[in-house]
Amino acid sequence: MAGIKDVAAEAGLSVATVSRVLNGHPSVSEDARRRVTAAVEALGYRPNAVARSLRTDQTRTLGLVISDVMNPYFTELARSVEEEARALGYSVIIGNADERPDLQDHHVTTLLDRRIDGLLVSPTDDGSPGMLAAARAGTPMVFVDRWIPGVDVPVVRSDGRSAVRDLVAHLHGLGHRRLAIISGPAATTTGRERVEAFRAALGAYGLPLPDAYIGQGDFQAESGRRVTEGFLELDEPPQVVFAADNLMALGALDAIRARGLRVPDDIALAAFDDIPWFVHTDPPVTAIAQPVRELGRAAVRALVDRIEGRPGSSVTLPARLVVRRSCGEPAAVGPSGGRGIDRPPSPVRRSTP
Amino acid sequence: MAGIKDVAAEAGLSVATVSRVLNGHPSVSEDARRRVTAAVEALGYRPNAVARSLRTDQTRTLGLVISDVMNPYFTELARSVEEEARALGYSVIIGNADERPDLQDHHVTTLLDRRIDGLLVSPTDDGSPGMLAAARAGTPMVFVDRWIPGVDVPVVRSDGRSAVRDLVAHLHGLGHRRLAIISGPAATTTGRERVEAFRAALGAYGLPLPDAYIGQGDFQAESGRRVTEGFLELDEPPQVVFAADNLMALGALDAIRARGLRVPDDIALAAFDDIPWFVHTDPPVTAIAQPVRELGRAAVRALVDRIEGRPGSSVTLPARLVVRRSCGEPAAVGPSGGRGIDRPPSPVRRSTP
DNA sequence: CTGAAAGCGCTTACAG
DNA sequence: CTGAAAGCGCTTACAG
Repeated sequence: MAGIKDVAAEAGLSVATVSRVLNGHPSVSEDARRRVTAAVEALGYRPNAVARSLRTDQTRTLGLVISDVMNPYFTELARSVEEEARALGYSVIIGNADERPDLQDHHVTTLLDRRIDGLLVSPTDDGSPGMLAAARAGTPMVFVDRWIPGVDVPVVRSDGRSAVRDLVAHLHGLGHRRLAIISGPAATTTGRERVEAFRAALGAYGLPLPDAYIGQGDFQAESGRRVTEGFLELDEPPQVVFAADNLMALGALDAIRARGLRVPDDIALAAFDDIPWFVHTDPPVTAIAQPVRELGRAAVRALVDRIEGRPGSSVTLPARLVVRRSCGEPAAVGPSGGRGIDRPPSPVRRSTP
Repeated sequence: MAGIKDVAAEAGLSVATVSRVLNGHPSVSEDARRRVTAAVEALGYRPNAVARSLRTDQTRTLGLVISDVMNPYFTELARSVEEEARALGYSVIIGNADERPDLQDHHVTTLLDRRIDGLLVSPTDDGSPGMLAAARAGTPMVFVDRWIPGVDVPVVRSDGRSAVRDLVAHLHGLGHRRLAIISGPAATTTGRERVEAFRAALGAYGLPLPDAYIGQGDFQAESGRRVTEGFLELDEPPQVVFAADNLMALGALDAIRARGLRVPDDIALAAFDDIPWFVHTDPPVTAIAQPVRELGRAAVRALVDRIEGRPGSSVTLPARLVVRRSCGEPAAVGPSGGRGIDRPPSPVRRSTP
């Protein structure tokens, strides 16, 4: 593979001059510029990014460590992050933690070893050793979706509290009184927050959230299945199951189906995080939709701000309820409707004609 | 950040010796090893992978350029690739082409600039300039899922022909005679092959595949919607729509629903590529499942073989039909059943309890 | 077993 | 505007 020396030789100039034209340095003669360009073309030369990074101490690369790529929410987040990063001239390397702190640390370490310019993380828990070390290491960092209390890093996330209130209003209006939640890991901000938002919203209606109705999940399908089975075996099973993410909702559907029960007739189901498939499930699933694209964009901007020496601030965007039929009532037809919810219950994003 | 010199100073040894213990070189005294280890520990030293790569001319990194990350098939492929790569001591950088040749070339170029050790590609088409150049460039390369005819690179993919025959047998047995397909891009091997397999299978039953029943899609949901609308407006609409991937099946469901029609009563639907959600759609969707995990693993192994100087061979794995209810018949209950298909029509993978 | 030195492919003050 | 030279942080023959 041709190197900068070959180009210099071909152009009859020094490597310094070649480097200057390659980097758009102003003080280069028009003639030199032409000869270098021709030589580059002739040799099919491409600068070695590794050498350049070593010299300049920047890789123009962002690391993104997410809890689970297979979760459509994170897939979309990753996509949005890459798009915005590319627009700003950065590449991104994704590390999939699979909800495992050890794997997360593995990726963080690898990324740091590669000297990425900044790190975007949706932490698996409240602070694995590697994560904490990274935060201290001084590499610019931003949390997305989940964050670690006590670590001084900007957070880009969405606030689901008002959407959860809307959901509970919807459920209460349908006559449901025994509501259960499949939570995410307790060591996770989103795991705790969603339970707390749900509890608070229930409280406003004088409804309790007994421990038996809080199932400990881990944001993966299998846990949704397991927890739902537990709920169904209760002497007084809940009338509604609210899954704190879409994968656990998938698991819940599996469990309900395995029992030969029907949604919403036998039990209602709602989920945090909306996905296109929820329009076509049986029945269509009522869900809380986050503004994923915007979150990804905002996270990248905050991170790049930090990298380039600007402040880089936290962002919180609201989530919103999307009413469908899984809680007992056909979605209202027409532009408005729904129960006590001041937004049209129309499906989200590209999921519906 | 501490460098190797700092470690050497701390340990009272030369950087050469430090490097040797870091790389597990045999001829190092036990004493030196201990002192270096202690110094590394004390300083929290981590080798700079950029410098190491420049020197050794290897990055221990694989590039994976896939056509569309948002497609669950590719998401799972990516995950499997990363797992196997990690097991073999490699990292992977994913580039999402979004079915756009220009974006694909952008990623290929970026990856090559970073001097990745090998490239795994599912090409968007039959050869964009960047892709062809990469194949010529000499970087070890392997195609996954899709490939480019005429380019001499190992191919790891799955053969859907027998599964498509099973599908047509199933459809024919249900009395369907007018079968249509939403194809992938014609510039794509999987785009062409699936149509050809379908046509051949229909031929065995004396059924034609008229041009009007071949809709040109691009593997994305929107095209599935558009093509299906076209089918539904035909004077004689098809009785079955076979979507060549899961996203176009999603689009087809959207279009059918928008028309107020029902699956399978008004029109049957089948899809290539199975996903967990197909178990819970209304109705559950009959699909052809590829052994994705195995494909990812095999692709990485073939690539690493090439990188490390071993042959590295092509692999073709069979796909299989998973019968559900979207074509007109309830899935048979019990361990066996189905029509003329010698495999149990049980749902796939982790999607069912 | 250990160290001094060269060199990987670039960029960038420093002179001219 | 241009070039010679130093140096980014490592690894690895080459001597000893």
